[in-house]
Amino acid sequence: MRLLLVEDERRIAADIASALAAAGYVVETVRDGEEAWFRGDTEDYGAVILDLGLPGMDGLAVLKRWRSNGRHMPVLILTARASWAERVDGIDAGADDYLPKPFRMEELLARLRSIVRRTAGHSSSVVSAGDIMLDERQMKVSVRGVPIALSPLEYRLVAYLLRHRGRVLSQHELDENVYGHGEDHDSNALEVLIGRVRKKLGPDLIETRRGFGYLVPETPA
Amino acid sequence: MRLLLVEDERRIAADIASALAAAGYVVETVRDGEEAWFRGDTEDYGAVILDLGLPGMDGLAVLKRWRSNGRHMPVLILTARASWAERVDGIDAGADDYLPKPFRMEELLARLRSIVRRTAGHSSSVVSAGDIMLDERQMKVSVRGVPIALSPLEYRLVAYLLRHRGRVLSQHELDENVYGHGEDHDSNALEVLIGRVRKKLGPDLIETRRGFGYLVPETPA
DNA sequence: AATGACCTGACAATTGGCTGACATGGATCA
DNA sequence: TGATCCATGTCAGCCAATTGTCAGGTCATT
Repeated sequence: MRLLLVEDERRIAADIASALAAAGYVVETVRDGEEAWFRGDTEDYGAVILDLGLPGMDGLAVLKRWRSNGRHMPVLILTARASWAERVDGIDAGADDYLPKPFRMEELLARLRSIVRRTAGHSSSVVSAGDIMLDERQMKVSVRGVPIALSPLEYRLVAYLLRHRGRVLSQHELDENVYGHGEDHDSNALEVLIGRVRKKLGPDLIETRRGFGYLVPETPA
Repeated sequence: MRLLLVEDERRIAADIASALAAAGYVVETVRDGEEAWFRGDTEDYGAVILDLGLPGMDGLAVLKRWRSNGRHMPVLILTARASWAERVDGIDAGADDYLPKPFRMEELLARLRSIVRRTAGHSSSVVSAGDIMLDERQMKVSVRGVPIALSPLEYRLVAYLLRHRGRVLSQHELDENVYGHGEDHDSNALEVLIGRVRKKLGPDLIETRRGFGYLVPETPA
């Protein structure tokens, strides 16, 4: 699972990141509010760990802005300022949980598991484009009602494409979100993957924008 | 909304109860673990506020027993003992949130709102999927009316799967909820368990989603 | 027509999951 | 105490699905 860690103190960030990595998460770290907001708004993370004491935009403001933009990923707030008023603010701003510093890494992991577990399957769950329907809860894809079996990678690709339909997605962006890493550009794995998906779901779902990337057109209601 | 408040100190209990009442909840108060367990097991509450330091049965034990009996109401744990290890235990025992004493009433209310909001839309004691019926009160499973004996672990697995049918459940999530802990990932115990359950309940109940986990499909009414 | 971007089919290495057999350890009972 | 049973974990081998790679192809743009 891919996580966004928002923490400005390098040492703390590094500690947390390595613990999370050891627990099997893919972690991206950012250090200021602006950047955090942008990432959280444009990328898909399984959860966000958000420090409140940030340079740039304040953590709570970032969170509120995500929520009002319809971004519902689970958010765990982290802060040294442990006043009760702030905890209330955090929870009412849409945080899923709240962890005062200092804390044990075990507790961070437990709470993270907990919020991820809780929010699994709260996402709006069914997306469609053209003849294709994607049910994110069941991880099922169907074409005109006929269910189609997809491999894990194929599914991740389709899910990402459909969630961001109506936008041109660069190969780099897809690489990053389908595989966990940036790109190895001496491989055409992604192109092959696209091909496989087209073979299963039909050639019309994914349009190629030569030189730019791929596009799943928005279906007019 | 009807709440169960489990707290042995009369003054604290009275304070909380009146604050909750003022906020519009209907509150029932009990003072010891045994009684708490019995009430929580037989009555339906919108949420439970559970103190851990109890005479009679320990709060955590009460919670675990509820959960293993399939009682899913949201539970907010309350305790003076604020060690991190205990918080982890509480969350892993199935608590929805955790509030260390002392706290402000506002924070209690905020957290309560939060867990109630999150768990909206759960509960009922008989679940079915396909030919399988699970009665959580009696901890009984039957296939087309024929009761099937399951071992404790098998039961926990089936109960968790059925409660969350219609969603793909990762091996990690199952590990966490069937065994009490995160995983020893060099063991295929879960796979073996799945196999055993399939042998008893038939091969069609649990679908494998290679690379993602398992799914008990929702039965269309 | 040249260029570079993209597509495709084949192939092999790897992985993930299933199964049967066995080991362990606790409970029960004579 | 010892015999036995049951629940559960471990292990090794098996099989099939998955996926990266590569070697050409095709296509749009200049």
